[in-house]
Amino acid sequence: MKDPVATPRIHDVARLAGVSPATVSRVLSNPSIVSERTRAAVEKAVEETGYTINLTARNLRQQQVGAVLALVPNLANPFFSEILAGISETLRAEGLSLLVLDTRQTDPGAAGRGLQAYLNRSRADGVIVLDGSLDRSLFEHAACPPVVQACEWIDGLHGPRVLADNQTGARLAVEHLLALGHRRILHLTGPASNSLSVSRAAGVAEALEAAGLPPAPRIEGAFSLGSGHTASAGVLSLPERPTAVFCDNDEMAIGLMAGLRAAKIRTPEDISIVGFDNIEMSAYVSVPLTTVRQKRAHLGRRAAEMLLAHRETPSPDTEIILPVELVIRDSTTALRKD
Amino acid sequence: MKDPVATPRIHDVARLAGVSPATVSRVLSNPSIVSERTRAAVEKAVEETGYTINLTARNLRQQQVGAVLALVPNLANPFFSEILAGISETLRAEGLSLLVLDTRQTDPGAAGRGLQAYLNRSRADGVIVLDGSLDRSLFEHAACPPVVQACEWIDGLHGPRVLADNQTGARLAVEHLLALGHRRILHLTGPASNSLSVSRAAGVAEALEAAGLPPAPRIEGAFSLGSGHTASAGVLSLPERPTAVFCDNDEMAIGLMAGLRAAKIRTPEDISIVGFDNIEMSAYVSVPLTTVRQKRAHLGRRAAEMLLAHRETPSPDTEIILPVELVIRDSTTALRKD
DNA sequence: AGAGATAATGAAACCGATTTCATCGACAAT
DNA sequence: ATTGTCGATGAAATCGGTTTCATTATCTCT
Repeated sequence: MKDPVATPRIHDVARLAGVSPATVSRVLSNPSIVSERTRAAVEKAVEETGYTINLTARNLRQQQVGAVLALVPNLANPFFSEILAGISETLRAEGLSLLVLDTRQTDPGAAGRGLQAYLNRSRADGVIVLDGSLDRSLFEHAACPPVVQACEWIDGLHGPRVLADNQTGARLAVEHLLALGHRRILHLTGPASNSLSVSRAAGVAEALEAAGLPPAPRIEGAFSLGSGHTASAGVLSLPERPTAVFCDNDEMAIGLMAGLRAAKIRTPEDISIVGFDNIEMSAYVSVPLTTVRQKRAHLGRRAAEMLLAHRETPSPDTEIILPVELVIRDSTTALRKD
Repeated sequence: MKDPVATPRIHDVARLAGVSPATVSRVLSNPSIVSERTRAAVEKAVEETGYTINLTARNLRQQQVGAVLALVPNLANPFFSEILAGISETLRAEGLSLLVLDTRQTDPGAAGRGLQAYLNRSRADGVIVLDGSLDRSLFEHAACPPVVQACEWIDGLHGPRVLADNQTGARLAVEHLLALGHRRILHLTGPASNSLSVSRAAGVAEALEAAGLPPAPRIEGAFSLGSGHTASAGVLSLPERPTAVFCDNDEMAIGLMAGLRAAKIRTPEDISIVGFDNIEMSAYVSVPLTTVRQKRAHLGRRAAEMLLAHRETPSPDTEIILPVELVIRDSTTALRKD
């Protein structure tokens, strides 16, 4: 006794239309090579049966997966999810699915093992890596599908990259502070090994050097609200209190402002603060944040486009640098003379 | 001339181990039915060849996809991405992949068509819907895989659900305001048709009724910072200005606070504000927000678990209601007598 | 009219695993 | 000694499409 409402197969459509399964397949994937008459007949049969293709079967034959994997350090962070939205948009237009994996999910030891299983040509046709802290060896084996790095990058790992112009962004931020008269500028960084922190530090150094100033002191944070908050204690305990702080992202900047406020230090009157990223919230906090805007959704789209291009013709280590822009709001002001 | 480094197939492993492909398959998926000796030989051969299974082939034979699709209204919204993180965690433990689709991506007309293509048994083994604004007809056809609704829900759509206790949360929030002496309480809602807004409105009504008060006036927002900001004008133009506002989420609450601040209305001295969700930012804004905490990652995990259970034995319309909790911070205070 | 090119189509091989079914040998029970 | 049971294994069918290759019909050109 067989299921009376089994979903139809290509064979069923073929029989109804009076053609072979091969012809039905052709109508579905390359209609131009089928005669007008049969095409119409097949389309009618598809309609009547309510046939939908079985993608697994197609993918098996075509040696593909129909999906791209995005590796995100922290799914719960809006910064990354907006990039994801951009990736998703581009992939969807190509009929590809977006697979998402949070790289921080399992404990550090198990993380590699678990990831390895996903970095396989049978899991995804390509990978977009948003986590610069992963080990390059994860991606350097035959079974790993093509990789594109976006936003952050992994030292020594080859392949295309899409990055924001972090160095210029940091330089613009610091130049802005210098123009306002600030000289004692602190840099609140992400984790020292993070590729973003490194290139932003270069931008900071560039601006200070050009002004003939010594390198900026640093406090290391973790890109989180909490770490920005914690850093406020460090800022205040410095022998020479800085008059301005450049933060490697907006969340730390907001956390820092909260910490300073609790210590009765006002922004921007007592300390000017600049962030990076221009997250939506930055415009709505009590002192709207001066920051560096980067277009996250656009970055995601470009990354997806690169991956698609890279699959067709494996390109060399092309690197796209997307422009950034300083957004001046209320958290920075001219240094008070006293 | 064939590729000298073609990835090994199960056949290659079998030959090296001196057994049949069937036996290799058994070692990989059900080792207990293979003798100790052969199992060791096969495992050694797998090791030597670096064999990794082709999931597409397995999935075709096993009539599954190995992936679950999450339908999110807005990927860029941290509220949803934290639920996603929970879903991802549970799925990963089961070896399943997480597919993500942003339902707001395409224009409204095309949205249905585009979605339909993804709501197919050959795309995913199951679907977790986080968007209550979708039409139930999308899910009510034979080709659609099992559906679990999480967080929001779709009117009239059957199947398991995981929800936060929205009504109780709203009631607790309003009871808190009532206890502080507030009587003119406004409800800043999400879109009127949204299922969350509806059940939270019920909680608001419940609390007011119990206190013998008339229903609260409402302003409709869109769960966004911007809509909260905009709502401030509406709040201030009311003939009788409210002394407290209950907002359907934290982002609107924060947006509202920003708007009120710009109009020189202080929180909580002039107006008390309560939010919902307890997003991380709420603790760091200049006036830390009183809000209703719901455990988003946990909600995601439960949804994934339900889906897995539901696949095995299609359960009736079970509904899980997760507890919520009032978090009192600084944005609410006792009504000033004057 | 005949040769050659072209278009449309179907039969069958193929993608790479899993799973059914049959076989074989070892061992226990009668 | 014979039969039955059980465990381990391999041959072959299977999942549901796509694609190659061969065949036939149609058309063009000399």
